[in-house]
Amino acid sequence: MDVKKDAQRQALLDAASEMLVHEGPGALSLRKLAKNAGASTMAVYTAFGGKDGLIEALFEEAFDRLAAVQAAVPRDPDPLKWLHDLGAAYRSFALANPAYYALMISVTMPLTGHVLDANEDTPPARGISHHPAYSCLYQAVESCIDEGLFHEGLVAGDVADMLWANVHGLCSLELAGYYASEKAAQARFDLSSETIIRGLISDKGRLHLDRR
Amino acid sequence: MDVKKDAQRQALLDAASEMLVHEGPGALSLRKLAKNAGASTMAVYTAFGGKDGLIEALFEEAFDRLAAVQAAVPRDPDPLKWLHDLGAAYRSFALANPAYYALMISVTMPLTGHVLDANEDTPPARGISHHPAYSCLYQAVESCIDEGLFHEGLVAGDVADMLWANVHGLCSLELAGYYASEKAAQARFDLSSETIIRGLISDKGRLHLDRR
DNA sequence: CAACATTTATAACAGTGTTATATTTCTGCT
DNA sequence: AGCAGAAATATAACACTGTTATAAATGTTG
Repeated sequence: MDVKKDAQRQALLDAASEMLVHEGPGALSLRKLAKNAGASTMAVYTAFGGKDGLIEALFEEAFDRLAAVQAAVPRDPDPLKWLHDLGAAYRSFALANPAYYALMISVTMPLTGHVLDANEDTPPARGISHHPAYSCLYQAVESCIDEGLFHEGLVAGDVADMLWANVHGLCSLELAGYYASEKAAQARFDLSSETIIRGLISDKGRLHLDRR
Repeated sequence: MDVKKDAQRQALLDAASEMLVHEGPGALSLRKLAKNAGASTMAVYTAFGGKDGLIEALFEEAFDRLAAVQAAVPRDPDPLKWLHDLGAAYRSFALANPAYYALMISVTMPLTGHVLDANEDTPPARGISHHPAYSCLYQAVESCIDEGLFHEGLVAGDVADMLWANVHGLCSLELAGYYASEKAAQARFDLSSETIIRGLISDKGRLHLDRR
C-alpha cells in the first residue's frame, strides 16, 4: 500500500516540520520525532533513509514553500514593480519562517556535517536555478530586459543570480541579528533594491521610471 | 601564572583551529580536541566554559583574521578602487577559509543550537559594526561620500551595511555550491559590484570614473 | 496458502557535551 | 616556610545523539 507508506512519511514530515518551526533545527532528534509522530525510530530510516534524508526532505519543502510565496506575488504589469514585490515577499518568507530559512542555508552549507572539499562533486548549483522558487524572479528579470528597461548586454540568469544573492545576504544577516532593529533592516533592504535597480536600468528604463 | 593559563588556552585554540580547517566544524569534538592538544576534556571548560565558549573564541578569531585581510588591502587613492579591492579581498578570505567562514555564519545563525526568538535579547548587531573587520569598508565608503562620488543623502553606515550584505550573500551562495563554477561565481561578483557602484555614483562620480 | 520481502520494535553500539567527584596543583596569607 | 583555601585537573558517570543489528510482525506475491 503506497498510500499508507506515504501517509506515514507525511506524518513524520509534518511532525518534523512542527518541531523545526517551534524548537529550531537543533532540537530535531529522531527519537523525539518518532515519539511525536507515534512511530518508531526506524520509520525514519525506511521513509527517508536516515536523518540526512529527512533534512533533505524538509529542505525541499522549504523551497516549495518559498516557491508558493513567490508564485503568490501578483504579476504587476510593470516588471520593475514585480521585481520589487518579489524581493519583499522573499524577505517576508525568511522572517516568517526563520527555522526553515536557517535550514535552507544550513543544508547548502553543511555545518553539522563537513565542509565541502574542492574534489567533492557538488551537484551543479543544486538545481536551484531550475526550481519554481527561482522562476518568478527569472521571469521578472527577463521581462525587464525584454522591455529594454535594463542596460544592453545583461543576461537574465546573471542578473537574477545577483538579485538572489543580494536578498539572501540581507535576510541572513537580518535573521542573524546584525541589524539593530527591524526598521534598520528594512532600510537596508530598501536601499539595496533601489541602488541595484538604479544600477541596472538604462536611459529608457529611467524614462519609464519617471513616467509611472 | 596567567602566562601558563593563556598558553594552554592558546594551545587549545590552535588545535581547534587546525581541526576546524582540516575536518570542518562538524568534526570538532571536545574529546578529540583534548587529545590533539594533549590536555584533558575539562581544560576546555576551565578555559572557555564549554563548547559554546570555544566556538565563540573561534568566531572572534575568524573575525580577527578577516580584519587582518581587510587591513592588508592597499589603500588606493581612488576610494572606488579601494572599495572594489576590499570586496575582492573579502571573497578571497571566504574562499581560502571556508570552515572559518561557515563558522562565522553558523554562530550568528545558530543551527546547532536554537533559532533566535523575537523576545530573545540579541546583542545589538553583535558589535560587528565597530569591529576592525568592518572599519576599512566603512572608511572607504566614507571617502567616496566625502569626495562627492555618491549621490546626495547617502549615509556611510547604511551603504557599508548594504555592501557587506551583498558580498556576504554572494560568498555564502558560492561556498554552498550554487554556482556552476568559480568562473561563474566570479562573474556574479563582478556584475554585482559593478551594478551597485553604478547605482551609487552621482554625475560627478561618473565623471570621476570616466577620467581615470 | 505458502514463501518471500518489507517494515516494524527492541536493544545495543559508538559517539557527543556536560557534570560529579576526588585528586592534584597552585595561590595567598600569617 | 608552612599551611589553609581556592582553582584546575583527571577519571568516570550521565543523558543524550544517530545508526545498526536482530527478531518479530506485517504485507506482498507466485
